[in-house]
Amino acid sequence: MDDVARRVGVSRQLVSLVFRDQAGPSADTRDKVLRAAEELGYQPDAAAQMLRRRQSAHVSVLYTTGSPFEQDFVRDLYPAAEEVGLVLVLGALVPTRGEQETVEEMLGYRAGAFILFGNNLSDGALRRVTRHVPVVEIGKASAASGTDQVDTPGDRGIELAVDHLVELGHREITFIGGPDLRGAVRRRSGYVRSMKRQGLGDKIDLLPGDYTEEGGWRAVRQLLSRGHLPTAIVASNDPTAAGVAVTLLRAGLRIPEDVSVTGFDDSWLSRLPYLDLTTVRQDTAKMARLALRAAAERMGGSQGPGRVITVAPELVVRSSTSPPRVSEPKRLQVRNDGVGRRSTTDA
Amino acid sequence: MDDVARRVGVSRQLVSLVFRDQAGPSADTRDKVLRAAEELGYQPDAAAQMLRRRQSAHVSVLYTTGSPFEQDFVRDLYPAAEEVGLVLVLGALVPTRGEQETVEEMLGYRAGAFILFGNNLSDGALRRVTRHVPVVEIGKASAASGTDQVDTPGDRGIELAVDHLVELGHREITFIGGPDLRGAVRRRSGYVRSMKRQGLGDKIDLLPGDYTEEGGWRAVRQLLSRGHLPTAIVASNDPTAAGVAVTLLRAGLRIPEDVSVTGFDDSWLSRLPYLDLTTVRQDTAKMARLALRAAAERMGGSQGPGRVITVAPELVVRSSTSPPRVSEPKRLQVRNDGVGRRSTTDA
DNA sequence: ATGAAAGCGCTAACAG
DNA sequence: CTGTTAGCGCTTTCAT
Repeated sequence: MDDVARRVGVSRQLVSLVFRDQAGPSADTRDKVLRAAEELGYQPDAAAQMLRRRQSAHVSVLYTTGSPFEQDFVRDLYPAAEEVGLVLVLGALVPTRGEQETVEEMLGYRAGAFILFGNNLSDGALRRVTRHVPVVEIGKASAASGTDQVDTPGDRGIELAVDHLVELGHREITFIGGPDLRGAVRRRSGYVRSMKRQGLGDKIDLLPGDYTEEGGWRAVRQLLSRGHLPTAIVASNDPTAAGVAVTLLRAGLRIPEDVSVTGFDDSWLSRLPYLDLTTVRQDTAKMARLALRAAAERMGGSQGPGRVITVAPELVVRSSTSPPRVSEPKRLQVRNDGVGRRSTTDA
Repeated sequence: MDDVARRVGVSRQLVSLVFRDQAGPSADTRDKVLRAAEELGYQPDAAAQMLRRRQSAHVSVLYTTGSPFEQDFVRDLYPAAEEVGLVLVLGALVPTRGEQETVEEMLGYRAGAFILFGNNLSDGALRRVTRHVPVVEIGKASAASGTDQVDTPGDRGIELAVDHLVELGHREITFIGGPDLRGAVRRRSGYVRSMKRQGLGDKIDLLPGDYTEEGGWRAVRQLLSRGHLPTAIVASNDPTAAGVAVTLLRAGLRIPEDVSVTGFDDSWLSRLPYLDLTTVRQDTAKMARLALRAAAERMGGSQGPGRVITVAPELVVRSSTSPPRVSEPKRLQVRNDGVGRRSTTDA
C-alpha cells in the first residue's frame, strides 16, 4: 500500500480512502491510485482490514455442499450481501470434517453474524455459535433461543401440493418424509392435515425419507414391494422427488401418467427439463435478502428476541403431475431393471 | 486472550503457545489454559494470526458449487489439508457474481496458494491469480504457465470406457462432449482414437455437450429425432450421463438393455443406486492429497517450472452397461412423455 | 517457563 | 487533501 502511495505521490491514507470508496479523494486521484494498484498488483489485505476496523462486515455461511436448495440459496446470498454491504465467508459442512471443527474455524474468522441452514448443525454446535455471534437460521426452527429465522412454512407448502393433487382427482397419495428434525415434522404435519381436511384421513400413507435421492429410491422400492402403488407421491424435498421419479421410471412406470410426483424447494434439480417436477417454491432470492437484512440489523447492534420471518410457499406446477388414470394400471407386473439389486451405496 | 491468560495466571505468550500446539507449556498448564478458553469462549482471531505470521497457511479453493465432481473433491481436500497442516478457504464461483470479483476477494485473504478446477476460470482471471500466488490446477491443462497441475488424463479414461463397450460387443457408440475447453478436447480425442483403434472409425458420432445434465438431455433429444439410436452412449462426465440416462428412460427405453451409458468422474451422482452408472473414476482423494502436497511445496518456497502430476483413471463397471441386444430394438416408436416439450430451462 | 518490546498492514482520529 | 500518532490481536525475539 505504501508502494502504491509512493508511486502516485500521495499519502497512504488517501489510498486507503480510495479502496474503501470513501469521500475525500478527487475523481482524478482515485483513478491514478486505482491504476497504480492495478499495475503493482496491489490488493488490500483483508486480515489487516478486519483487524483494524473492529466491526467486521463478514457473515459466515455454513452450508451443506450437496444440497441443491442450499446451492441455490448461496447463489442468491451473494447479490443480497452486496445490497447491504456485507461479505460472505463460506464454511462447507462436509462429511470428512466434524461440524465442531468447522464451527470453530469459522468463529476464528470473527464474522459479525452467521447464517445457518436448518438443522445442518447439531444443537451443541449451534449453541457454540449463538454464544458468540448473532445467528440467522434458514428453513427450520431449531430449539435454539435468540436466533432469527427465515422460513417458508413447510406445512403450508405441502398442503399446497396435496390440495393440487386432490384437485386433479388423486385419492391415494403417499408422503415421503424427511429425517426427524423440526422442519421435516412440519412438512409431514401439513400432509396429514391436508389429507384429513380432504376427507382422506384413512388414506394417509407415510414413508420415511432422509432428504436425499437415495431416500426417494428406498421409499419407492418399499412401495413396489407392496404390489400396489399410490397414484401420487408427495416428497418432502426435490432430491427425494428426483429419486422417486427416476426409480419409478426404471420400474417401467410413467410420470405423470402412472404416478404423479411432487417435490419441495423449486431448486435447479426440479427444473431439469427431463424431471420437470411440480414442486413447492421457496423463494430463495427473497429469503436470502431477508436473512442478510436480519444479519445486518443484528450486526448493527439491534437486540430484541429472535424473530421469525416467514416467506409464503408457492406451488409450481410442472409436468410431473396430472390427473390419475381412471383404471388401475394394467400391468402391475413392473419391470425390474436392476432397481433394487443393490441394497445400499458403496464406498 | 489476555483474559484467558489472566484467568489461568500465566502470560499471554504461554496461551499463544498452547493454541499453536507448540512445545513449551507443561501438560498441566495446557489443560488449564484450554479449559479457561472453553469457559470464556475464547477462540484465537484468525485475522490477527495471519497478520502476524507473515506466511499464511491458507489455501484458497475456487470451485463451482453445482459440480458433483468438485463437491467430492472439496470433501477430500479437507483431510488432505489437515495432513500437511494447511487450512482451506472456499471461494464459490456462482453465476450471480463475476469470477473477477471472486478472485479479487480471495486474493485479499492472502492465501499462500490457490487450488483451481480446470477452466472454471477464464484465462484473464487465472493470470490475475498466478501473478500473486502459486496455483495448482485440477483436471485440465490451461495455457497458463507456471502452474502445477494434478490431472487424470481424460483421453485415457474415455478410452477405457469405449474399450469396455466394444468388448461387450457395441459398435454404435456415440460420444457426448463437453464445452470446448482443453479438458473436454482430450476426452473427445480419447474417444476418436479408441474408435479408430477398434476399427470403428466410420462409426464415430460426436455430439456437443456442456458438462451438465441438461446437455445430456439435449443430446438425447437430438439422437431421438434421428429415429435411430446407438447401442451405447459415452458421456464426458457424470451429470451429462445422468441427463442422458433419465431422458432415455423417459422415452421408454431401458438401461442398459436398450442403450448402455457411461459417465466420467465416479462422483456421488454416478453412485446413486437408481443410476448406478458405469463410469471412469478419478481418484479424488489421491488427487486432493497430491494437490495439497504441491501447494505446500510451493508455499515452502519451491521454485521450478510447473509440474504436471498425473493420476491414472480407472474404469468402474456398474449396471448401466451390458452387451447390446442382437436385434435392433423392436419398437423404435419411442414414447414421448413430455420429453422435449420444453426447449430450454426456465428462469 | 515468563515478561518486555516490536511490529504485521491496515484504519481512525486529529491537527494541519 | 496530507501527515502524524496510535493501535487492532496476535506472534516473535530476546533477555530474564
